[in-house]
Amino acid sequence: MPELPEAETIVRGLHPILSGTSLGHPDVLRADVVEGRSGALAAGTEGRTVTGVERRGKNIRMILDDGTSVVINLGMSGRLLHRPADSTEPEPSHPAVIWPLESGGLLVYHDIRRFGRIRLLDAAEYATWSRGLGPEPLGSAFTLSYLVEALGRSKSPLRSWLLDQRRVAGIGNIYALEALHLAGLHPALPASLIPSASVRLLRRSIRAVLREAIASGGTTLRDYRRVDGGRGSYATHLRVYGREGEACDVCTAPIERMVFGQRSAFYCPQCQRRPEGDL
DNA sequence: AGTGTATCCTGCAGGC
DNA sequence: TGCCTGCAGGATACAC
Repeated sequence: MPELPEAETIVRGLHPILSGTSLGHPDVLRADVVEGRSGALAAGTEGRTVTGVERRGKNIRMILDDGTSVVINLGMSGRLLHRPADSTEPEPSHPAVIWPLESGGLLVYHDIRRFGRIRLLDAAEYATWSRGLGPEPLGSAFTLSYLVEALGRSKSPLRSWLLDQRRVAGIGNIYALEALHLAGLHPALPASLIPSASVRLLRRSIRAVLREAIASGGTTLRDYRRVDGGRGSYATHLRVYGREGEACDVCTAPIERMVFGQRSAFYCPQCQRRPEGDL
């Protein structure tokens, strides 16, 4: 998806548009993106005022004036688009849910592949759901001691470890691989075998990569768009992701690709030493 | 606990 | 041009 920086960019774009405005009756064109009955989403959001827009991991949360939350996970191809009343842009090709806004504009949840999910949660349900996610990597709970402890009791490859939302929330395949390159760690290295001196570097690398990507408005490869339809520009800064065969910016060795955990992993064989036994 | 596999879907790029 | 294969920012459920 859309990972943390993309969700953050969307939240920042949405906040000024939605805060304090009320939602109209949503048109649910693709019920399969709604968890539960789409009628419940319609009944629960129509006429409600949005009091806040936040991010949790890679999820976008609209908080409504009755304390409920609309939580949106964009899956692989989800977009949250704002169409102003006077928009002359072409109609979105794959709208899934459309909320009319007080302003006369529209909030469109758009999703080509429909792997995304929209759920309506009351305050207690939201709290339970949020507790199931790990700490925010840019937040204060993502401490060195948390990482040391959590990595230490896992044999998962580092890349898989970073993708697990229960361990840390918001990292996906792009930023996991980018952070591992920056930290000089092989994606397949078992988490508990990370040199203790590298944990601090990994933490710093994760935070640096996420902050850089947010500053660029995220990474648009195909589907991700900002609220206004614009692209994120971080693709031009990627160190390894999608760059198989290209020269590493650090050492000029050709970047390699391997597959594990069902997904491509890109890495520099020179900057990111293989786990031992695999040579 | 961890891995491999399959599934949900559509679009696009590349090979022939 | 057309067909076919493989691939994609995610999440989950299953068997082993």
